[in-house]
Amino acid sequence: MTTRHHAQLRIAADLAILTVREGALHALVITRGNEPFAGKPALPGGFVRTDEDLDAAAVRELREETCLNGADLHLEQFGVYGEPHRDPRGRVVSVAYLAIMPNLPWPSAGSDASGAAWVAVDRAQGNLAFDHDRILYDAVERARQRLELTTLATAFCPPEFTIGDLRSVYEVVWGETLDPRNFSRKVINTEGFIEPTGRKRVPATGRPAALYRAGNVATLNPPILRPSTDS
Amino acid sequence: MTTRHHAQLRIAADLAILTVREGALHALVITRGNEPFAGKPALPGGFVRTDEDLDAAAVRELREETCLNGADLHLEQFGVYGEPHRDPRGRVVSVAYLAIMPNLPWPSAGSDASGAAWVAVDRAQGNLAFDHDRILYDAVERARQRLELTTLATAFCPPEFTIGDLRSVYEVVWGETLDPRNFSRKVINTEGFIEPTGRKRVPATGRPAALYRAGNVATLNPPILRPSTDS
DNA sequence: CCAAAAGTGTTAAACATACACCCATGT
DNA sequence: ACATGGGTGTATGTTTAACACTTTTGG
Repeated sequence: MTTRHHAQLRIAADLAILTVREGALHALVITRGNEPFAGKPALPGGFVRTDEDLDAAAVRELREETCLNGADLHLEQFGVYGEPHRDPRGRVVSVAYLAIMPNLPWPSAGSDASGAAWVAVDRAQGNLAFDHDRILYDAVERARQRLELTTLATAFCPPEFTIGDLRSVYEVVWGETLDPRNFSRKVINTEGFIEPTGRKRVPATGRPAALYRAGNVATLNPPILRPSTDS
Repeated sequence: MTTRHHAQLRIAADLAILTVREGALHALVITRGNEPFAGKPALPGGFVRTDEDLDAAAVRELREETCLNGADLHLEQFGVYGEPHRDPRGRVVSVAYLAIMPNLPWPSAGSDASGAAWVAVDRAQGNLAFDHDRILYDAVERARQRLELTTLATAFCPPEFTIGDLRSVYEVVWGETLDPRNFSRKVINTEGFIEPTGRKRVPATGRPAALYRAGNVATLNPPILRPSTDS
């Protein structure tokens, strides 16, 4: 018989850390070292400490998992998951955070001792521990919507990026192709979205593209609406 | 000396129940009967029970406060509030829900034994217990955004309503006036938003208006964008 | 020169806005 | 008749979408 404690309640912060690499949306996935679900993939996260703010816990987890200071990254709470039996250890209520990163050359794919790896969202779905499939799905939906209404796309990009880079973020996250020429104009004419740096980047082949940095507004007005998905 | 338990953690579900009445956005506010904040106004809510789902707790609280079956109302989780010292009793993490109701003739304004009353959001703000001012603010912002992207406005209306009723919801929640003629057309041409019932309602004065019921789609495509708030 | 990606010009269709005007009812 | 809110028509300007075409680089 296992000793069943009296319904201990704990709060966790779980992270859906997304990035775009190799033309696909990837999530940072860890391999669990402990029971339950030892050996299974899961979203990074951990318990919120006594006297620790929820957001602070998310920042801490992000730093522990990515060795990056979460302060300059996009980090956004997007849901709570509290179904009574979602965690076999007892009652655990998870606060879910969406984090967006540019495509940094880390962690090295697959063979990392830390057990964290970028996995294409399509491939990650269906195998995750707990209810993390659901959490990841909701995170991606939230990101898709945020691209329409906010300047979130710039969070996927390095400090300097081309309009082509930015368009690629939209295309990969939405799974739609966009007209490069019209996209250019729309973005340039949306005040505060991006600012020119004056520099250019020469691609392997083709005309050099102007480089931009993220602008100073967070919400897009007007929004960048995705091509209507008339089902 | 009060006996201070070791950092007991509890989960609460708090409700921002909104409706439109008398041309203003109102929230259901209770007067607290117990410490802390006894006598102060607050949003309705309560602790989530052991083995109770978060959404179920919200539905239960809604029923307890309004005597209405929450099943047919719009009820949507919109945030978590977990700052360590937001509740003087100890660590309480609140899951916040947005509920939308039509303008029912209840509770009777002010003089209700239950201690629950509709209060104009403008008047409620600034007095609420805990961090409920913040929660209510976020709820209203969420509702404003939902009007743009979803058919939430119909949840403010009775089962049958006129386009004027619907427009009034937009005007009150957004705090903007809309052109009645253009609004009509936009709503009618948005497939799935509203369906004609064939009936009409005769107002005190003026031409009878066609009655509609809520349609079968939840997300508006294209969205109904609010007049640009070019600051 | 050619391939490739960036970016400009142009046009037609769709949409938004403003508002003149008519409609249907109670008083 | 007239006040009042419901609703249609229509002109005007803006935004979108599609795509021909030019620009700038490396091979």
